[in-house]
Amino acid sequence: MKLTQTAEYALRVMAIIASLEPGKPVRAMDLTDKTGIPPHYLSKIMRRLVAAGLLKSQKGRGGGFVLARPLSEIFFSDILKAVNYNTEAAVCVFGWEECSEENPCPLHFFWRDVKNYFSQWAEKHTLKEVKEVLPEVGNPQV
Amino acid sequence: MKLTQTAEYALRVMAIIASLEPGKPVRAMDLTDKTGIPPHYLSKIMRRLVAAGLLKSQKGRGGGFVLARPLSEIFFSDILKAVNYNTEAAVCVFGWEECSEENPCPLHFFWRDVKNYFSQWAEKHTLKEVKEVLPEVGNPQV
DNA sequence: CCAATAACAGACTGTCAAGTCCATTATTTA
DNA sequence: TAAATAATGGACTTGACAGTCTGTTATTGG
Repeated sequence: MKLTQTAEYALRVMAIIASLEPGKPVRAMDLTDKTGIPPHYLSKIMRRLVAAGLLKSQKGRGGGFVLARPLSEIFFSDILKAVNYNTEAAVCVFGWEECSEENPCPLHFFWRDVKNYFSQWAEKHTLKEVKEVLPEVGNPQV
Repeated sequence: MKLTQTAEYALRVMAIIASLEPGKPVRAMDLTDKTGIPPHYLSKIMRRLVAAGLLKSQKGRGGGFVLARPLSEIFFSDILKAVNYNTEAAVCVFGWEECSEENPCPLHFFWRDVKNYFSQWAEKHTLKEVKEVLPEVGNPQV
């Protein structure tokens, strides 16, 4: 069970931003330190998150990234979609064009369950919840 | 939500074998036709499934592959492990070495749920169930 | 015993995600 | 308005997975 590296990075960085003082711009450089994501690659991911409307960016001194909307309105699925990670439950393990409840591939009913769980998971949780859990979190190791 | 291509292929091919007459060897060539997996690549995957003890192989005329043990004893997790797909719920989204209930990363409790669901799913279902569902399945399209 | 069959083995190539790098643009402050 | 700061943009490189190819080994039937 794994995400793509990029999807994982996107979740990481958004979770970190959620934990910071709201409204205060964070620099990409600082996010690199906190997440361990390679700086230039992080930069690319940030652009995608901005393009997806999840973050706003501000150039120049004192600039950085801030959330574009309230924590409660940013779902994991939004973040995954921003980096093109498919949260939809559409793809067939057998590669069938038309795989459905009526015309299921041999693994349809099994795979459907996992896919559904995943997409519902992504569409249920928001960054607000992540922030709420945070005070209980210990110090991240370097 | 996706598997690696190789993991997907492995599930496919085992599901197909489960649906065939038990004990009668299937040739890789026929499996290629039924699954759409590129022949030479399928050959590699078959070797891994044999090496993992899920299949037995027989060379020469009349040879092919047969299941090495009863359908009810082949779990999805066995198949995924055979092609090195991690079904364990150990990996941390934040890349922390020590991420646990006691020292959780910001996404630990969220990610844990999906990971657990997935590994439990893989450890719960067997090829026997796949075969039982099969009669209800319509004709696979070419 | 020879020819056909079918799995085994692994080197090689292609492709795409991941990661690097460098130049450009926008903003702020001194 | 110059210098410093920070995001933007995209070309380029790397590496791992996917896929191809060519041969070898084992088994069976005639």
